[in-house]
Amino acid sequence: MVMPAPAVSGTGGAAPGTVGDVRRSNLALVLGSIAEFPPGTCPSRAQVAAATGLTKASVSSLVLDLLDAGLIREVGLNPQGRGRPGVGLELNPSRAVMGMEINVDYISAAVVDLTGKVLIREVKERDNRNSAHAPVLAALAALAVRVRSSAGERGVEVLGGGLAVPGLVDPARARVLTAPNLGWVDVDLDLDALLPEAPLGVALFNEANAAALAELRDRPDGASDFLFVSGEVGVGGGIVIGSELFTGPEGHAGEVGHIVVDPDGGHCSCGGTGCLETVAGQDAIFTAAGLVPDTGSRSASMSALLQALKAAEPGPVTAVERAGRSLGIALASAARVVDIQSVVLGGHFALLEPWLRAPLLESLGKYAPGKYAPEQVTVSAVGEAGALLGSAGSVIRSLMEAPHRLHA
Amino acid sequence: MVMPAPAVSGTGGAAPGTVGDVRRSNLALVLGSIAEFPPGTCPSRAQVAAATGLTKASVSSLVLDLLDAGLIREVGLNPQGRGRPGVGLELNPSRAVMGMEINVDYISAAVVDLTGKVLIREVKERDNRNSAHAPVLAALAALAVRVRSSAGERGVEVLGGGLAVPGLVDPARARVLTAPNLGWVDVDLDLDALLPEAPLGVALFNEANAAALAELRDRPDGASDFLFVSGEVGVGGGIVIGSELFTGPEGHAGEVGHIVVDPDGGHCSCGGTGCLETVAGQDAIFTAAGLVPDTGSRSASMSALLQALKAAEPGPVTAVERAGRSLGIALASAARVVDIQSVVLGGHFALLEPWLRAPLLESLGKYAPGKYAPEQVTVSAVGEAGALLGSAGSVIRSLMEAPHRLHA
DNA sequence: TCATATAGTTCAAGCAATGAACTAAAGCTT
DNA sequence: AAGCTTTAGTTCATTGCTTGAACTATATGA
Repeated sequence: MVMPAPAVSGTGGAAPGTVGDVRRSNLALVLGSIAEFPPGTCPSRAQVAAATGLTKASVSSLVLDLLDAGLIREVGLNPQGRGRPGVGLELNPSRAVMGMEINVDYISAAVVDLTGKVLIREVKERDNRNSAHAPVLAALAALAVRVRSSAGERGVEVLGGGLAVPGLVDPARARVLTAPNLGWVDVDLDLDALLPEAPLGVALFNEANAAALAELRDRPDGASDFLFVSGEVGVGGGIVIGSELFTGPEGHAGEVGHIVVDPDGGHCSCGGTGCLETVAGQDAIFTAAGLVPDTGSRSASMSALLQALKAAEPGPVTAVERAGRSLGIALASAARVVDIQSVVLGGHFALLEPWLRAPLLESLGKYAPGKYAPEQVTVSAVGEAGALLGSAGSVIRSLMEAPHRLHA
Repeated sequence: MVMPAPAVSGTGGAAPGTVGDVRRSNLALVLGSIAEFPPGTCPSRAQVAAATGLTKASVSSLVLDLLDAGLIREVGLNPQGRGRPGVGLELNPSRAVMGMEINVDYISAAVVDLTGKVLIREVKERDNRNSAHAPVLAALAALAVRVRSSAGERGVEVLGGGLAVPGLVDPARARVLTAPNLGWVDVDLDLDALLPEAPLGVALFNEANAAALAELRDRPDGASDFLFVSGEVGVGGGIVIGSELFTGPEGHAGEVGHIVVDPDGGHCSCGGTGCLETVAGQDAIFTAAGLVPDTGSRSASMSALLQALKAAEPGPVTAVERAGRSLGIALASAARVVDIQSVVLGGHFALLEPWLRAPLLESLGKYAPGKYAPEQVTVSAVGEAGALLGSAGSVIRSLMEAPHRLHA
């Protein structure tokens, strides 16, 4: 028997529902409906009413609130054929959100409008390895100020932002628990200092999770359930289920890099044994391939590896094949635990896919037959900027889901 | 930055919210509040108002609906000290739900009132191994009729039911996808025939998932996030996060039995290789222990094993230790994927816990250090009847969350 | 007996969605 | 060009919900 999902549901025992909640819910419904029309369509109020199931009267009133909040704007006319033309509605192009990222080799910031279009993007190289967090954040704040003001010059207001960090985070407390490659442990961040006065503040994300969310937005196949595997220095992951990031009770789900792939394997930086990361992390692949990992320039090491692979050098090829098989084992186990049937390869796994794919599929077939169809093992659609854009996208999405937070 | 959870939220783009949704939400809030008062307390309307944050006026009106629906009843007076005594409210003890289970060796049914108290429970031994499903269901239907009418004689009305089955299910389509030990593949069930005319119908559950839900209800530590591992002929599991069963996109999450624990291991009935089940399933342990698995009476085999363990016979001891270590590997991987930090051992794992515990903890420490504290590895609080009671409990819970389904 | 305190109900008010009636603005017909 | 048809959007009375204040009911304590 199927339980019908109520259109409006309580939080599960906490606060009483009021009629105001209905309005908030419908505000999000209308805004989401406008956003989901094909780009450039600019639906009329009547079309929104038809799409949402609300009456024209309700939509008119809700649209008024959204206009007041500056989230949408009216744009030209929209002839329907016979009758009176509708007034087009679209997301306000002068409202935006800032994505930010701190990574090992760089910091970056981007301004993304509500439709997801990247208006500005700046990357600043910076060696953050084992750097204290204060100067890194100061540099990022400076970058944010610059980017924000150049958005302001174009008439674009930044409403809020998201910051992606390569490590375990506690988003609720704005705290980085561990970021091994930055050398950070239990670092509290003053996020709001990055975007002073921004009405939505700044949210904190794990890098792989943010990248998974970016992937969700850009997927050509429109997949809403997948496991994103991010191959960086470490191996991270993000689980998307029902178009939502699945974070687990403490917010650290999807740590694919530390699934056990070889009980007799080597030690891992996490303290564990035989983790995927010890076989498929960048440094592990470099050393197994017989390359000296150039910690100063990882991208140089990576291009050396790719060249060696193209030259079919046996050492690198078998190293990558081994990584592929191990990745298959990890994904097989993950599939069983969270019941996911689709994988997106990101980071260096995307670059290595041509050599990785065959052993990976073979391994998946051996350890989890029938779980993943081969066409469900795909390469990331977003590039390096995944974490950057994903953190912005996530902030946009949470705004779309609760537009009343903007004064309305 | 923390996103405040709205008290009433939309479904995510589907139906518009109406004022009626607010009432439905608050109806559930009031009912839940009454249920969560300590047993025997019988709160007054005023106490419910205080607990929920609703006004006395609203609570009065909502309580009236719940009384009409027969979900609660007024009971005696409730002196508060000084002023006018309140009228006690409690869950209606004459409304109940039926839990049902089909397993390898038996079928069973139980009537459970809305507080979770078991009123009637009947187990009927029956060898369902490789039996066609029709006669099994006919026998269960007969059992259900008997139990239901004997509840009726006590004035108890059965509102709906849940059926737990040892296999992969598709609850939405009332379909058993595979139940290896029953020999069922893609079996469609006519669930409503089990409880004709019951207003809530009959829901379908996976056995381990249902047991996990029973565990949730009975946990002495009140844990709301844990992984329940059910050791039966197969090894199943149920993941509880935030007091909700986590089912994954297709409803089959928590298949802990098929996590890879030994890439070089043997074949599994699932088609995979080196699954936990091939080391820690009942038959695997029996054979590794040097005991002949008596497929006719698994409980006999189990008591033989327990005796051998008590006698410290080396074969059985090492077999169980090996199972414990493998279980540790699987749980380490699962912890990384879903970020869970607490494990409940059920089924034969509960019986074997004294011998299993040390190698399990050692293995967890080796493969996922810091993830599980030793006191977070506990033994199931519900016994064999977990799946039976869990399926009933889940139906009760879904009723509590949507009481408007009952005519109100 | 009366004051006080608490429980529960009644009722006017506010807010949200609704549906019907109405106004606005186009294309099409003759 | 005038009028008909069609569609967009607004206005307004109605309904349903929660709320808060006023009110009634019923206990304890002085």
